[in-house]
Amino acid sequence: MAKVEVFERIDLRKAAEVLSKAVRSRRNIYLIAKCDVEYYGRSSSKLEEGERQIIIKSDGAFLIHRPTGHSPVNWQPETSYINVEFDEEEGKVIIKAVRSKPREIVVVRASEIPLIVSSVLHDSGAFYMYVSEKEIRDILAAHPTLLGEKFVTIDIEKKVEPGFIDLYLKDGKGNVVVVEIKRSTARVDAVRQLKKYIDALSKHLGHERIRGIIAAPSITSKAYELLAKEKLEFKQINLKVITEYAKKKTSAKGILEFFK
Amino acid sequence: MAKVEVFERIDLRKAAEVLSKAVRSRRNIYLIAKCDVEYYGRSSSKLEEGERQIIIKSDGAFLIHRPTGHSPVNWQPETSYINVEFDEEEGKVIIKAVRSKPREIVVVRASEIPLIVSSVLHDSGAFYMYVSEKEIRDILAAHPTLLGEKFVTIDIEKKVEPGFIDLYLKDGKGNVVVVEIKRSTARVDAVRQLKKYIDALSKHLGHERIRGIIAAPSITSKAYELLAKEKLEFKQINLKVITEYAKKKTSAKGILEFFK
DNA sequence: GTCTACATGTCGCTC
DNA sequence: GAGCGACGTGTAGAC
Repeated sequence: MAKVEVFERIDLRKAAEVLSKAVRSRRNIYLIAKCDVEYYGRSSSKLEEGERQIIIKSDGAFLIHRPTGHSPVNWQPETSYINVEFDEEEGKVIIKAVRSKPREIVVVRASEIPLIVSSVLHDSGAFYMYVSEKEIRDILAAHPTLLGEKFVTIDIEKKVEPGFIDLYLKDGKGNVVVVEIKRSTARVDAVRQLKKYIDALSKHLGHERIRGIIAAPSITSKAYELLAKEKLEFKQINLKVITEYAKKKTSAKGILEFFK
Repeated sequence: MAKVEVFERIDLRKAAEVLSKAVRSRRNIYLIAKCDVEYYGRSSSKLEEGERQIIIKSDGAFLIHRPTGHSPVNWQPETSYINVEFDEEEGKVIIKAVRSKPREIVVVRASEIPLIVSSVLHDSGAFYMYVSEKEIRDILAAHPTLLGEKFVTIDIEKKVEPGFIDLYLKDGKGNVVVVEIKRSTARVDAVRQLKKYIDALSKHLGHERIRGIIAAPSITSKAYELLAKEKLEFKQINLKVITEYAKKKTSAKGILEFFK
């Protein structure tokens, strides 16, 4: 069970003590603070006073969230140290989160801290991400017929001049097939990417016919127009089907990892 | 003053009520929950049970944070709706955060909720993001009239005995001008720094008049006092204007790179 | 609404 | 450590 300590309506001097101790003992900290924030580093910023939520994680990750918006207004991905102290002159709690590389610092000056939550959280639960582009690629490589033809896989992540071809196949007639995979709706940049690989490859292969395929769950109309113009093809892939294969593969992978 | 309500050690049925009400009334919510999480959308993921921190913001932003790491393990940048209910069968609190475009859903199933914080936060503080001091210096060097007079740039980062002068200008009357740039509020040490450069420079230039300027978005009263005493000047720079020039510079650079 | 380029991007890989 | 590409990238601006 999570150990949770709550500090409400404590004075700022005490708040600085509590925070300092919690940081040193690597607790997970959540606080509500009326504060201003300054950031110096690769860029710099100044946030004027207001009420915010601040999270300091056990590994030093530091996040300042405004009442709206998905992303933190200021943050520090990893900190070399976090210092908390009560500034007698200003009568404020100063939190400094310093990162050494790149050299960056976030300074919070809090005039009110109505709440501090200090907790020890136990979290060993595994996180599985399904059907990443890489997984789709591996599954299509193992089962190229999922693309709707009697394809045979020749190579994965084949290096060509400008980058890597996701899948390099041959079709039933022996034609070379270049496949560009997108996990979500394919856009014009995906088509350009595919074209780029084919152009590069054609320099090596000469007059051999090269088919180009975008494999994605869907494609934008603009992208399809360009695709048709370039005489390239679109093969729709079913993510649910892929996910099924992914799950099978995940369990298999788990077993492999167990034995290695 | 922020309105903060804390709910500790309440049973799950009550927790669902509290959360549901807090979501409807658009509070800022922080909770600690032992939960598992599933995500379906552009990709899909499964996070097995563990103790996490969850933030639900007043605009529907939804974040699930593990005890370590800068980025949330699951999230929803904006939600079309968030539903909280107590599942009688499982005896768990189910939180569903749904986003319509792209169609995505995050489902949290909580078996323990040791803490809920519901708050109303007032935050109207402006957020300023500005360029690095180096960029400000380069822009002011290219456009010295931004300092409000017919200045002409003579040198950048001019070496003098104790260090480097940010900007070395001449004014309309041919006077030498030393500029010390600060990207945020100039303090007394900035004035001392400027004075130091001028003193060093005056040894070389003799009796020639040397003007000293602090160029910063703002200056502390203490610093301004010292500045006046030393007969130095403060020129306020507008970071928004500088930022605009920074953007133009970026595009210009892009063109240069194209031609090189 | 879609496309495009930028970000204190971050993250994870190879070299 | 630097370089490069992917990301459930998010975000802002142009068309």
